Amino acid sequence: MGLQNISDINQQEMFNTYESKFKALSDQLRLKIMYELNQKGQICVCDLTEIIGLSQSKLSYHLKILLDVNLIEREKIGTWNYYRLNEEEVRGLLSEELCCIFYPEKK
Amino acid sequence: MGLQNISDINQQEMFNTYESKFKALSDQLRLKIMYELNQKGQICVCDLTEIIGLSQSKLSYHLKILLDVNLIEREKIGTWNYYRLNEEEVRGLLSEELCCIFYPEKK
DNA sequence: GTTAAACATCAAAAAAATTTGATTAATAAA
DNA sequence: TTTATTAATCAAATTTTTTTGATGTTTAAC
Repeated sequence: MGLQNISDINQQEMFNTYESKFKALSDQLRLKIMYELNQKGQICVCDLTEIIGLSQSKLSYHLKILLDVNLIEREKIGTWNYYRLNEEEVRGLLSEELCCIFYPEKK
Repeated sequence: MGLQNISDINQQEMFNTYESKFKALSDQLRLKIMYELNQKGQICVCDLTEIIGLSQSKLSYHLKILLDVNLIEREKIGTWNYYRLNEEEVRGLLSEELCCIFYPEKK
């Protein structure tokens, strides 16, 4: 392909960014996580393992993937880690038709 | 996890569907394909190999992935296969912010 | 300070996706 | 009807992701 100029580099970067965001969404378990976070608003890892039925380390792995691309956020309270959707980010990525599945209705 | 009823099965199916659609979008080459189809409207495989700089078999592989999840459409004319975006499908999946990158502006 | 709970991280194994080069099928042109 | 072009498909090799089980870290309770 061969990059020619600044604009090509930015384009490359853009494709990179979206690739990783869509990659994060390209897994059933992670979609289920997004769905549950949307339903419940905020959940700690220990509750999520029960809700989704995943081992702790497996869940951590998938949460990290979503966290790394900024689709979810983490808040640490004591020994608990609470996760929630990054609404703005999700809204900027997904169509309104997916509202209420993977992100909340606008208030 | 254990499916309990019809609704769980539908949910499972829903996650499956979105998984494969996002999986189709989770690759730089395929995003570039979407982008170019959006720019040019309709392109045949032979032109696309030059535009994107991919081998023919590699391109066919990636086009099939997008075609299988209904994000693009194919029209056969003689020996040429023309591909174009499935606008409705893309619009139902992606946010309006991605308009003009991966799908056309509303006329 | 010991112990327990919550959770991230790591390394090895397993599974899935992608690339590569070759073959095949279909149409069109000579 | 042979030859060339377009493009799909296939099998093997490579690369990337995911899973698994173990270990490490932090905080809180005792």
